[in-house]
Amino acid sequence: MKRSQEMSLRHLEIAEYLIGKICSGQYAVNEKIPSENELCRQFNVNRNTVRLAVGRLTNLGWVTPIHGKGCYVNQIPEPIVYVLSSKTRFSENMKKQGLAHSSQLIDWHKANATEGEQKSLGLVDTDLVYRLEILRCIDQKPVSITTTIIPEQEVPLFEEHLTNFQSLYQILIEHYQIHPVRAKSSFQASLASLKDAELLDLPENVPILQIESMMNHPAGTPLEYSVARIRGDMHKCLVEF
Amino acid sequence: MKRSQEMSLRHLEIAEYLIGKICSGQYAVNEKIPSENELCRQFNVNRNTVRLAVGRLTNLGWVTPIHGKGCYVNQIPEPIVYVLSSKTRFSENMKKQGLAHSSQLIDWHKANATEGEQKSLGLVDTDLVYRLEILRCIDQKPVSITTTIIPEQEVPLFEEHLTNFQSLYQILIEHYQIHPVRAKSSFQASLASLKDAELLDLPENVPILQIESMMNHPAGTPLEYSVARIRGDMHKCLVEF
DNA sequence: TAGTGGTCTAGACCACTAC
DNA sequence: TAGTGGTCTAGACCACTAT
Repeated sequence: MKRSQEMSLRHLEIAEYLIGKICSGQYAVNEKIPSENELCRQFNVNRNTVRLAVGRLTNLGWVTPIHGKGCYVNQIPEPIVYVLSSKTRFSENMKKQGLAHSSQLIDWHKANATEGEQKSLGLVDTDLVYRLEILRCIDQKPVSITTTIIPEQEVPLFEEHLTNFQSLYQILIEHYQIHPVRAKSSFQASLASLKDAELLDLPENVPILQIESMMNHPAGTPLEYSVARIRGDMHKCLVEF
Repeated sequence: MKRSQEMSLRHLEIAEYLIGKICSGQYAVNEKIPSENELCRQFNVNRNTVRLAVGRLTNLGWVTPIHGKGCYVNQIPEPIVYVLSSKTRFSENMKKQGLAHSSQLIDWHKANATEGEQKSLGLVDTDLVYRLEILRCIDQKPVSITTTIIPEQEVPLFEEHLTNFQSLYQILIEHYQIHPVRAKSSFQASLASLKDAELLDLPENVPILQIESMMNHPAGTPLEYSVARIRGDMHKCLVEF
């Protein structure tokens, strides 16, 4: 309707050209593509048009512009595979793949459960929950942010274990003898919120894979609800049936 | 690092303001937000800046601009839930939710299997595969594109059943007595390719949920490999463990 | 015809990096 | 200091919709 095939927009043309150069290796990984001004001269277009083209490459994950330096070609390796099953956790996945990982508690508080949280976790009006924001890194680079909701009654005096936080599941297992089991997960694609983009050090408009999960006690009663956001183009969630 | 909290960019400010107005209902669903020129006057900024702000809302799924008319506020209903299990298919999911749906075969051909396809499907060099591109609609609106690869040996004379295409699985069941079973699926978030964006009638930079699936025979031998792309912010894939 | 969104040019000023 | 990317202004021309 709007964009029929022969209608070639200038900035999309330039983007395709640049992607071709990267695919063919003419712009090598970890090297710079030509500067915006250089591209303006090459294509005889305005810098705004070049910026639209480069912006598309950025959103698609091909390049990362660095202020004052230039625009670098990304690795685009095979995406990191994250296997989801009833038992798997972030740490175990990373360990299996031999990737150095760490978790960081960036925020937490205790508060009344919202209506949705009450419903998901089988709580009543007066129940309190802990809400944790956890940033996970691979090779020192931030890859995911997870918001975790867990009822106070499951983890009394939880705050005592949050100093020197290393791993949520380590705390659950060591101090509460709780072994969570994944009950269900749902997947959505979205764009990073401003806050998430900042924490994950991502440009705007990079696609995010959002994974909402319910974790239960082995017996089946609800235990924990979480929403994880990971950079979508460099990771892959695998489910086996 | 780059975007600390107090640093408020003009276009992000305007975007936040507009989102607030939509959330609070001051800009009603299916109504227009003020025109770009009007917003220029309101915020005393250039039209390019306004367009950045509106572009963000568009990518986030809040609004859809229509050339010559205006920029309309979207429904943002609860996302359509698509339950993935070993047996579920698109049609059954939609039927369960009482949604009118249809499938359309937009392209197909028979060709040699690529190396990857050989590996996934257990084929050898000389084997042929059918490749289908299927567009699925809900309420006449395109929601997903699926590329399906199926070996010729599984479906001899497949082309005879592709005229008056209605449903892939109907053909498999009725003409070949094949009942596919989902073996595994992986999820990634990405941006729509230009072609997909056109087919799905989406603006650039809208996030896409990409689902790669292996379907097997009930006995466990590989049968079909597919990659589905659906608009990510209005759908949700649910997996139960 | 007037108003809307879509694309692009021209050019300013800034902050960051490298030398 | 020179070059780079980041943000924004100013304004042009176009295609589409409504009347």
